[in-house]
Amino acid sequence: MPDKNTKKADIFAVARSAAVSPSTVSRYFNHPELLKSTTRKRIDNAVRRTGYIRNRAAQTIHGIRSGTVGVLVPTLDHAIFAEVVQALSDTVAAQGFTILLSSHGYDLQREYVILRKFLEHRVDGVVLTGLEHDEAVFQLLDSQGIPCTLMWNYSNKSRFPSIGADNQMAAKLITDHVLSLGHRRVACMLPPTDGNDRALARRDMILATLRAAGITVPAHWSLQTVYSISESKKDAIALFSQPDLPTALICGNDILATGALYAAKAAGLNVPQDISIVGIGDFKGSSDIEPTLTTVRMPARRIGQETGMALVRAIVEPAEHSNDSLHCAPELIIRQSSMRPRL
Amino acid sequence: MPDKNTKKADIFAVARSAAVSPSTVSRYFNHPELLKSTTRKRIDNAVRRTGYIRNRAAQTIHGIRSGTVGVLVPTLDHAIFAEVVQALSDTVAAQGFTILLSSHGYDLQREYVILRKFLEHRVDGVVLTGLEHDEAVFQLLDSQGIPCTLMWNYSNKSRFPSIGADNQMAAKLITDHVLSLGHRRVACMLPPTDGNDRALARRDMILATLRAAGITVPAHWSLQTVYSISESKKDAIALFSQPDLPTALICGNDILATGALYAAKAAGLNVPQDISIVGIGDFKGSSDIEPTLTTVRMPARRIGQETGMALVRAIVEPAEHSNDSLHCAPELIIRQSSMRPRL
DNA sequence: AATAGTTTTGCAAATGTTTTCATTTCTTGT
DNA sequence: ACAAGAAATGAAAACATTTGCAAAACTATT
Repeated sequence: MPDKNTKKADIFAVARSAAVSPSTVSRYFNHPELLKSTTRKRIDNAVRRTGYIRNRAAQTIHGIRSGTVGVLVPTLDHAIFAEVVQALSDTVAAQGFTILLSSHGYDLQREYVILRKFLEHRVDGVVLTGLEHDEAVFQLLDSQGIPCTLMWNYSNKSRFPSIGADNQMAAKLITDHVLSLGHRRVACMLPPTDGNDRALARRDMILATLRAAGITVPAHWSLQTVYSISESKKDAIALFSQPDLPTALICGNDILATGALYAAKAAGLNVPQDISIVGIGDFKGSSDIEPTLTTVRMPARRIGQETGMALVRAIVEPAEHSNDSLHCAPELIIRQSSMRPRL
Repeated sequence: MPDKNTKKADIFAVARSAAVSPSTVSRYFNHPELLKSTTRKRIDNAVRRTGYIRNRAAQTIHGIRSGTVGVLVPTLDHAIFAEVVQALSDTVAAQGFTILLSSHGYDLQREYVILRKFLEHRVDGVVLTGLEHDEAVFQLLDSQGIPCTLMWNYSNKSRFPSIGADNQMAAKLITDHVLSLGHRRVACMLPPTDGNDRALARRDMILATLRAAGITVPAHWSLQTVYSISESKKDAIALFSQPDLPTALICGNDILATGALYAAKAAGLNVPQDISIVGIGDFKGSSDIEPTLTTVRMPARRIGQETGMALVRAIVEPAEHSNDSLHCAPELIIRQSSMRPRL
């Protein structure tokens, strides 16, 4: 029904069509309770007739909230970030916000320019992934006085409120588990740590915990593998075809562990009898892969939800919620892929 | 350095600080070549000093592009959509656009309200997933005269330009493959089709192709399973524990097939000797799972990129690119999980 | 029917930019 | 040193809204 021939409808067109002033139309949207119900009805029709759609840009320049939050993740290609973004998006959407999404591909320099772009759009709040960011990013956020939540990682000394799991704790849980089973011959498959404080925290804690138990990982058992099932399968097959086999393989995340499990199958090794394989993350599928994977659960969905809630709170009531961090604790999940080493 | 005590810097503040007029500051950003290089430098400093950030909202009300595109997917929880969104986001970001992301969770009614929200934000273009949408959605798009691309599916008679793979063709490819191997005792595991034209197209074509070969799938071999490894594993285990086994299982997508492969392992069946299992999608991991999965490749990354390119083209040169659809053809990928049935 | 009080509505200024047009400033050639 | 032309800058209107304030329209009371 909207008059297609007419120019794009604005508030004036609606006003004319309803025989009221533009201010009244504005109030119809922003303070409907101030209008007489007959006027309300008249405007209602006019809006329908003209096909009018509110212009948030015009509202935003009045200092009114834009209704957007900027979300910046390393990538969506990792199922785990997709999951956390989905939960976050649903949560803020329920409160009327839409997310502006961008990814930096682990290039922390790009983060700054993306953040600037978010600010140009006058986002009401920002979510960053991980605790460590360029100093310029923090300063920009400070100077703009805009709510920001650091998602995925948790630390009680983070520069902005952080909501997520403690990656060091996760790493410690899984390493302790492996040690407690009695493994001494341990290999590691870990992702690159550039621009990735999560991976760095895990690696440091895994190695530190092993070292504290008097174990050092020899170079040929220490794999650095990018986040990819294909790569991890390949690297694990290479590892498994060496004459000297570890009794356990600790993987930096469940994707790497999945590749390692496939590699074991391909190499004819039985998991866990011949070798234990463990991950971190508890991704979808980790509980169903054969053998089911021992891992540490990182509550992605919950992190996304809590981050969304916290950010919206900080946007709506700026004063009170300056710093509500939250630790979503990681949890050891023991399944079939780990057992005591054979003698 | 930005004056924290001062109010948020606007173009006037910068102008004052650089001792020029606001118009000149505006030109500094939009037509820098018109400025004397000394003035340019002066404004440069002023911008830095004041910590000014451009306000896109204020630009947008001049009819200038907002620099955003709305992307609407069913969900990000499926790795495949995350991948396509990632590719799309990267592509449009390279051209200066940021994506406004939202998901409707297969509720096509919600699509309409999300689209309206996008339009309130004055997005420069819209991407929808799949070919079928509420009539109100199409009309709204028409009336606003805003570029829209239908992503993921392809059809030459789609209502807006569509860029994606032909799901019927994909379904035909995999079914023909199974038939050509000689299978006659075929089971199907397919996702629910409500609000999901992709799934519907696949189901219809799989069943039609089988029927054309004189095969009907008995009810107890016809599973409807939600998109989840856990569920598909469970359902497949139930199927495999019946006395009467099919020789092949066609799954509606690779996630279902993955669950089925795990189920076979858990049930002690050898794939492909005891049963062939095939999927559609060629997701990450499908080439590495043991046994590697026979499937049909849907080129997600390419679809995302092409969609991004096409939409940006349509935004920048409205006239010329009114309807450039593109078929990214699906491709049969034969791997280990399928073979002739044993006699 | 007139008054006071309340509810609705309209006017006009404000928001942060861009852009057209006019004015000023700078070059260049004589 | 001066005019003509070009280059750089500024003034003001325009964009689509919101909102404080004032005016108008109702209600209730006498």
